Amino acid sequence: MKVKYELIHQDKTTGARFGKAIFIDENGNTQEYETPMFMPVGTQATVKTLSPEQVKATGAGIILANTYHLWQRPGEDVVEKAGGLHKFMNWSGPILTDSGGYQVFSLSNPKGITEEGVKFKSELDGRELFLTPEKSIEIQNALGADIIMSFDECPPATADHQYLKNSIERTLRWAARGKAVHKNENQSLFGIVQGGPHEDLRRWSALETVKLGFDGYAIGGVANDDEEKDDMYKAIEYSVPYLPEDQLRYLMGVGEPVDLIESVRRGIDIFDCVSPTRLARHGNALIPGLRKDAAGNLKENRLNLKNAGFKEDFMPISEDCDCYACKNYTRAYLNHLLRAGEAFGATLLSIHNIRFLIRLTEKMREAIKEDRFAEFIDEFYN
RNA sequence: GCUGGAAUCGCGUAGUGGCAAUCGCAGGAGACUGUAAAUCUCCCGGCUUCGGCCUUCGUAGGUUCGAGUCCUACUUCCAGCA
Repeated sequence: MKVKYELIHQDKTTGARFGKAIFIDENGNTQEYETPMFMPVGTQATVKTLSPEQVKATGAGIILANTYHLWQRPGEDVVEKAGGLHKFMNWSGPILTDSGGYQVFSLSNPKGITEEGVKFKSELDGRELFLTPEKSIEIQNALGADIIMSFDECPPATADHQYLKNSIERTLRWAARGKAVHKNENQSLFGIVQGGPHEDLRRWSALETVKLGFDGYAIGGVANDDEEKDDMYKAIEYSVPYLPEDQLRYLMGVGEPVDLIESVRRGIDIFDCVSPTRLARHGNALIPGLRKDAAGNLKENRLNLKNAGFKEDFMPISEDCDCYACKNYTRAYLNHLLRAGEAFGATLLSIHNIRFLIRLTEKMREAIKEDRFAEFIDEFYN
């Protein structure tokens, strides 16, 4: 399916966007999803520990999968023979594949990045792999997701201005090369803006990427390792003004509640993040409220349900949550499952955490529609 | 009863004459933002001013400059034989 964006309403004081992502298949059938929207991540063609029915029940629309991982295993040819990603993983909603750009950051080293492409050392068997922008798009064409991403370099937060400048130039050339080989008419291809926290670089990257012409735009290179929150917000502020109003704006990899709100405030429509599912597997449940981390940053509030204090706590995870886990199970039961290493604990917490973020986007949408997003933000911080 | 073996942190283990406390589990806590992550880090005998100090290898003796380690007796457990 190809995606189109429809801007329905902008919050009067903040400019936050309420809209629709409309997916249209080759027969003209459509699926519509309201934005702002949070997209759960299913790197290996599965949202870890959840069935598609369970993912659907959280209210999720689009989900992610990853080019790099599926290329290595089982191989894009296998997915293609299976009838494409949707059939392979039994997900009828939209799918977005990341290009492998993030793996340039997490799995390669700077020496492995050349004009031609990126050298990886496989995390599975140690063998050397080489991914190019063309190869990434070809793999994504074969996988058959609805939204596919340009192959970009995702530089670390520590990268300096000069490094970023060279990196962006290369990423722009990669974007053009990828676009040139993009064959699948039934997929939307998104470009990715980079530039760290620098105003000049973000503007330039955004303008040049838009000039190339994509079906939607992402802001990348944020929320990496020790990036300051302010730098993330700057990256958004410096990029968004140059992105087309009538196309989706995707902030890559962001999923802390504070960051969702701060980026919607700045004009972002969609997000993805591994955090709800990873936190779940590590025993943490997102709950309303905020806390300060060791560095003094405002972070999501959460319960570590493995902790001894929940052993005989027969309350739901969160009293005002409407998810399956909260409606049917107690903290004590979760504590037991997590201590016993039972997979169902991770499943229940994943359901809860994803639902938590999706409900946050639902509340944001309501607030934007009613022009009270600024008040909503005030309430969120109090 | 006899013969052999064993006894080290809550549990299981390493250590075989030279700074006891290795590793795993259990336990306590923390980290995690386009998933090398159901992973990783820290703590886990007692005190501590965080630099250290003290205790401790079933029990009691012995040999030795020095014993968890060798010897003797005892206790408990395991296996085999009666």
